[in-house]
Amino acid sequence: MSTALILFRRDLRLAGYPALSAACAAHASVLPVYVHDPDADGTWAPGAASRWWLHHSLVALERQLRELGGRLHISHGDTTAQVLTLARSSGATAVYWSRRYEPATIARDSALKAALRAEGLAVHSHPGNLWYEPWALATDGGQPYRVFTPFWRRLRALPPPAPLPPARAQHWVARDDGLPVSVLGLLPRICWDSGLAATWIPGEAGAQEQLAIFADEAAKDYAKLRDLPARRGTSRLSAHLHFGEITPVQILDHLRRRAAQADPGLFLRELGWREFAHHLLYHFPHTPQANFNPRFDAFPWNADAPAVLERWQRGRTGIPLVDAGMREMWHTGWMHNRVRMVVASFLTKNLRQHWRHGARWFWDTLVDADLANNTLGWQWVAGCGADAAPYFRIFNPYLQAARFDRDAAYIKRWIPELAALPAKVPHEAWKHPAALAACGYPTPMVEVAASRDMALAAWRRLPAG
DNA sequence: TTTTGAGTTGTTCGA
DNA sequence: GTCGAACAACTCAAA
Repeated sequence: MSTALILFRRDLRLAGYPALSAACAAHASVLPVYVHDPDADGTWAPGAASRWWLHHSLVALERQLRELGGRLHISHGDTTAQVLTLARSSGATAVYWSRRYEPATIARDSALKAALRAEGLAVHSHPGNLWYEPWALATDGGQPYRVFTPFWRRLRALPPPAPLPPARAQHWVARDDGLPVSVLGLLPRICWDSGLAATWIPGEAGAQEQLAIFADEAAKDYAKLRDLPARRGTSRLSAHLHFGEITPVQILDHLRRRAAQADPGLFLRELGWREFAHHLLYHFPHTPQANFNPRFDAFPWNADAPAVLERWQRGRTGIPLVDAGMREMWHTGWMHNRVRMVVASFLTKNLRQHWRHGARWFWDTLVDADLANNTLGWQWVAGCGADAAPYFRIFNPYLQAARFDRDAAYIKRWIPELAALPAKVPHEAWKHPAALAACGYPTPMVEVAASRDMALAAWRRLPAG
């Protein structure tokens, strides 16, 4: 009766988990393991919001396994040392996991694989939470795609992988020498997480529920509603996807089986962007730090200005849509995608602060912080990324608000001091400094039109690529 | 090898 | 008020 370890990393689910299914098929006994090893993530250890989510997702997974008669074995420390110890003491002959694609994790996993094999253990790494492995898609020239549209055409032409049912082990090994989740110290010491708790249900069940809600309600009006930050028009699945509580393959399958609805193509495209981001990170592992387009290495960013950055971070810029977004993120760990583009454009173009400052703040405050998505998104807005927006596409935060938050419902939800004003005032904040000051709201920290022109001028000074 | 068509999400200006 | 053009060239992907 052979025993296998199954590692849970960003695969906090039981259904549609190829490595788990393989372990259960090949071994009579399966020991589910979570090793908490934030050092392995290098400079990209999870931020506070992400840790909050992780805590609750682990609790949810623990409960699921307990209901099946198993137990999630939790330990803390160096992954290789922990897994080796556990494999020896449980008599396991094999270790299973699913792949991750961040540079630091790839390095850690190859070391782990070598160490385990040196001990005579069989190691099986399986595809992770993507449609296709990053090396499975290439241009005709054999190069990774750098432009989204051809990438997307190719991806859609491939048959989607079939989803797997929930795995059932013949016997779940239930050891009693693991740590309780609470010992990992993932929850904040001071209680700032009530907004998160009121907004999210981490875990596989929460993910499935969110998907069902989206497929039933929002998906058919997705094209119309997805741009309106005051509405629940987007899937809100990003954090569930990041932690592997649900996978693109499962979402695809669910939407296909509800095909009576409007064409989900526009939403699937968003999953395509997630896929593109992960493939790019795999092929260009330097991009979390460095410009994808080296021409931008010479871009004249403004000098780092902590006070300026802090006003942006705290939602005190005086530009209502920007502040609403930053406060939504601070409060709920999430921000509507259109508003993400607006606040990012404002930081990198109007304030001309380096995109890395924004990427780092998002990393620390988003529950869905994901190295691939975060890197692509920030470089795309900043203009230096793969298939990026042309630099001259600079979002005007007032115009965006008037267009997508016409009645200012979103702005007023997150900036309650403006709730009594007519929508025209926040949408033309530069015209109403006195009315805004009377509400205790700051005057715009920059003039949008002038700072836009300065950003364009800075960009024109860049030497040709 | 060379050529050709195309490229997430915007804004502003002038007719 | 509405509409189309300009904003820049460049690089990518595929024929």
